[in-house]
Amino acid sequence: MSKINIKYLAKELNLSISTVSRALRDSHEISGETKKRVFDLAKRLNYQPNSNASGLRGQKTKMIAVVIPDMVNDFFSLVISGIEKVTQEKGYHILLHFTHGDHELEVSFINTLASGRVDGVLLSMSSEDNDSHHLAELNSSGIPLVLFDRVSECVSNVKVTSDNHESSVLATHHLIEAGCKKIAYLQVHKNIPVGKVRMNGYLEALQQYSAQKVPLVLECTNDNDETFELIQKMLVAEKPDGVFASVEKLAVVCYRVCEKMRLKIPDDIKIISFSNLHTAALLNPSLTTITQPAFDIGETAAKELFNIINKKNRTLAGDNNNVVLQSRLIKRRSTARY
Amino acid sequence: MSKINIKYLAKELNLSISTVSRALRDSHEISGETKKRVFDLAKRLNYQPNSNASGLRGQKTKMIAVVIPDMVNDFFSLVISGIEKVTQEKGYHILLHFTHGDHELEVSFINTLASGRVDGVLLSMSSEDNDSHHLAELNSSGIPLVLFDRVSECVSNVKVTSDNHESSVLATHHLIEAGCKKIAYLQVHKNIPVGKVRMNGYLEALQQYSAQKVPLVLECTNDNDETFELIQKMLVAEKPDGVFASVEKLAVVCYRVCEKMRLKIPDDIKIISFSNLHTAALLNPSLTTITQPAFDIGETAAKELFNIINKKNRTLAGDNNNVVLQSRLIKRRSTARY
DNA sequence: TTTATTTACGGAAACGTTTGCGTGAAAAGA
DNA sequence: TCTTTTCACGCAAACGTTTCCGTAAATAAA
Repeated sequence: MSKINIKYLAKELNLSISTVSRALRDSHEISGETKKRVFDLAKRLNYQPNSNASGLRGQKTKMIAVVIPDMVNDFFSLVISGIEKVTQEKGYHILLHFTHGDHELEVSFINTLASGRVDGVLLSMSSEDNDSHHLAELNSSGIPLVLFDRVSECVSNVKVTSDNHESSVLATHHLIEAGCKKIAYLQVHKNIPVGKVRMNGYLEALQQYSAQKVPLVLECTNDNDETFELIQKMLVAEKPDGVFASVEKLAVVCYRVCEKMRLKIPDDIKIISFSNLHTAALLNPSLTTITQPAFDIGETAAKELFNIINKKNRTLAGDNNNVVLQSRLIKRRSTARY
Repeated sequence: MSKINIKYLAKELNLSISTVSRALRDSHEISGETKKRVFDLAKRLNYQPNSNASGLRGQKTKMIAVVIPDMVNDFFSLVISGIEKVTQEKGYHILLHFTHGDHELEVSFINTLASGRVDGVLLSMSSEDNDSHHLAELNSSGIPLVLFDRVSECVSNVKVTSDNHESSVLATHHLIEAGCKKIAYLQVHKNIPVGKVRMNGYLEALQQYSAQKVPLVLECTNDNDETFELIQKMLVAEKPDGVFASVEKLAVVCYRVCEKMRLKIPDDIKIISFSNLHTAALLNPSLTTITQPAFDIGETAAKELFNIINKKNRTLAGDNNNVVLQSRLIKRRSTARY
């Protein structure tokens, strides 16, 4: 066992525990000479402060929790990379937790965090949104919380999102301009704000720009095989000439369905999707995407969180506590005119 | 601030602190009636034990560290998902850390961990391998360590890997069977075992199955643009008819180069790659891959770690402490015969 | 010179748990 | 009835820090 603690250093140097502690924290109360002795020995013995002890005493754990649904798509991987860039700079660590879209898991984990395990929380919510009671409780525990992407309307915390509504309008408009007369919308997460907002963008764009009077919305599930069947049935029954996938994996499944049904993309059907797939350009055909600034979202959310942790209340967000970042529409072959 | 601690519960119930603590841990020393009173109040007040305090006292943090190079490919995302499945079951949490292939970062982080921040460590090493001194130190600190994928030969810890050598031979053989007369090998990480092992597989397969007497190895870098140039120059100069990418991202870059050079895959050149890309089947053309059991690797490594943490020394590994899982060669169009 | 201030350090409490030990009362055994 | 065991609980120490306080000595101000 590693027995090199402050007490040991103190004994070794004929100093008191408090002096060593202060020296290590570079306190002005300690003479330069003493500090140097302490630093040197600490380095020589590879002293590492016990984080539980300092966390217990000082309420500073040097850790933030990142709570996300899962990591099945490239979006969250990029977000985490962005978060990590910031935590790395700040000397912080990431406590990672997946909710798997299970609201109960989210609640129980958030509750766990309220006990002071971390200095702050970054959260992208699970599917259900009606109940944000646990977030209120976390807030009242005094632990800073920043939401990103899948946010809740019920709390007033800082939120970092992307311009889902405009992007969704833009995407739908792009399909219409490409000649689509009947556009299907593949949806999942209809209960969380981001899901609603994206669909509203689709609906509005139809009303505004298209002759298509009746929207075509397909509710998909979290099970890929099931979704495959659903999409196939829909394509057979409705024969849309455009598909707007609200999340990446639906586009992937849709590609598979089209392959099976021998539908030519983009000749028979055009596809656009919200996606951070880094292979989008290499797909067959290359996939037109609305690409969220995932890395930026993570980086921004982390910075906002540290602003709160460090009590600099200057936030990038305005009074409404919202930071909205721009997505990009990247046109590729899957929506080419012919 | 959340002030609901054991002391508060004790006062509220007219019990001593120790009794409450024991009741919460379901000790046999406490009567059923008292336990119930404690449980009920704890639940009602949403009591959450302070992890720093219990970590400090009992040396149990309910956290394991996962140290990986980064998350730019699907492999590590899947590994983490596998790990998370196990930690979820065990009620553990994941402390995530990226080394970005920087050996110094790895060392300093591992050192940090030696102070008891976590109950165990899962590590996939950064590029440099000559120095595993920090691992020895971690071992001597008594914190269980399991290595996976990018392992070191210098330590005797449990290691979970996949059959890189056989897979590499198989991949090369597959290209040869597909008719390739001149196969290039795209490599990075030449300093870590997994890199060496994979290349040896390529070299051996050439000797054994091919008329190609001189291997064609291209050293790539971590910078994609640089790698793009390198590959392009190599393709122009050497005109290979087959490419074996030792890691996923090299295959992706190679696809881009071929697109730019208007080389037809698989007609002009065939490509195979180690990869966990879930869109491999949808690429243009679909990419033949050696797919590692990434999720299994994560799951297995985590299970091995918990075996050690819980002192059940029954390991899946044999005496040599190695668990080797099978990869799969998935044949797709990028290596089709014509 | 005397007094006030600063400097540099030590003592000890506190953070919230866990756990070895002690103990009175009840139950069991003699 | 008396002794022994079991039961159910309380006391207090310990984990490694941080920090409030106190205090000698050194320095500055009077």
